[in-house]
Amino acid sequence: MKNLRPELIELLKKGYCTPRLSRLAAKTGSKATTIHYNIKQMEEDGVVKTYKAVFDHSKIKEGFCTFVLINLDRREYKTPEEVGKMLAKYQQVESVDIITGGWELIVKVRTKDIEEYYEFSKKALLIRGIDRTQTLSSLLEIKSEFVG
Amino acid sequence: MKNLRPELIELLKKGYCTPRLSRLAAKTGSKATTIHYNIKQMEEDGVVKTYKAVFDHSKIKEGFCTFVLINLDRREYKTPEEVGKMLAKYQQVESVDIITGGWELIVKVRTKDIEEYYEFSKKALLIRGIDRTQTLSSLLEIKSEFVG
DNA sequence: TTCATGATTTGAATTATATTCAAAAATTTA
DNA sequence: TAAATTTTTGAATATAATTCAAATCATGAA
Repeated sequence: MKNLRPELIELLKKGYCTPRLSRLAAKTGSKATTIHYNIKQMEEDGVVKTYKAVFDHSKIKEGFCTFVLINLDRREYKTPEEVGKMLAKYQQVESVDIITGGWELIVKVRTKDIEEYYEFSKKALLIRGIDRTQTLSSLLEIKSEFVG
Repeated sequence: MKNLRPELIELLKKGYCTPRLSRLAAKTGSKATTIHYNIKQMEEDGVVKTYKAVFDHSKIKEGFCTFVLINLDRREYKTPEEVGKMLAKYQQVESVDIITGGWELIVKVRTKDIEEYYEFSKKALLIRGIDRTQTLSSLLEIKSEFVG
């Protein structure tokens, strides 16, 4: 008998959820078929990317969260987009943005602990194309993914 | 006939979704009742905070995204947690973290455009307790909320 | 090892919900 | 105003979630 949680968490982190039409209908005072029609429309329009679960990261081996500010090495001729897409592939990476200001990229990373973060940073951050990084560690998460 | 989208978006941004047990069962090779049992458990354990929709922000009047680094005014005797909780109340705020490094807080903000961001910053950032801020604007979102 | 206890999985039955579809209502366009 | 389009609705159907009791599996004490 295997522990199903790790697999369920990975699947639910990105999808495998669906809107509760009848609850939305009750809440908004519309009929479920009307909600259905409107939501299908939003999906067709690409307004909705996915339906997913939001976890308490401290309870799923993602207790350590950092924001990494990245400066690119201009001699390597890699665009911020190229480097960003490479970083986005890691499952530990929650978000990647190309930004204005003193850095080219900001990356939000979640790992179990500092050790796992160190391993991640060696793999992902010590690469050609990345010149300098500044890591800001989260001491307390007050709100995340719009969930307070 | 009113436009239902704004209301649906606000509700789906934080909840009103549910896992698809039968799909998870098919994917993992377990029975739906087993998935049900395991997920109920995760919910009871507080591992899952909510089930929600992830939107294409450029399509729902949240096209402008910034990361705001915040230094607190030490003379005001407000803790980072107090200031963070005040900021978390705004619906434009996606996340708030207390961090290490040269700043006390990092806040991720989503608004329709620069104008709305300016209005937000006047309300939310020009308050007693906040000394200095540095705003990093997102030029391109490569990954967000674990969704690539 | 065996037994007893608790945890997890399963199948069958039930309940709740999503989906489909055709018709009606509302809105927009010409 | 009429016609065309979009949105809402109700009824019927199809899917899926939930409940519950029984079976299986895992754990640890004797």
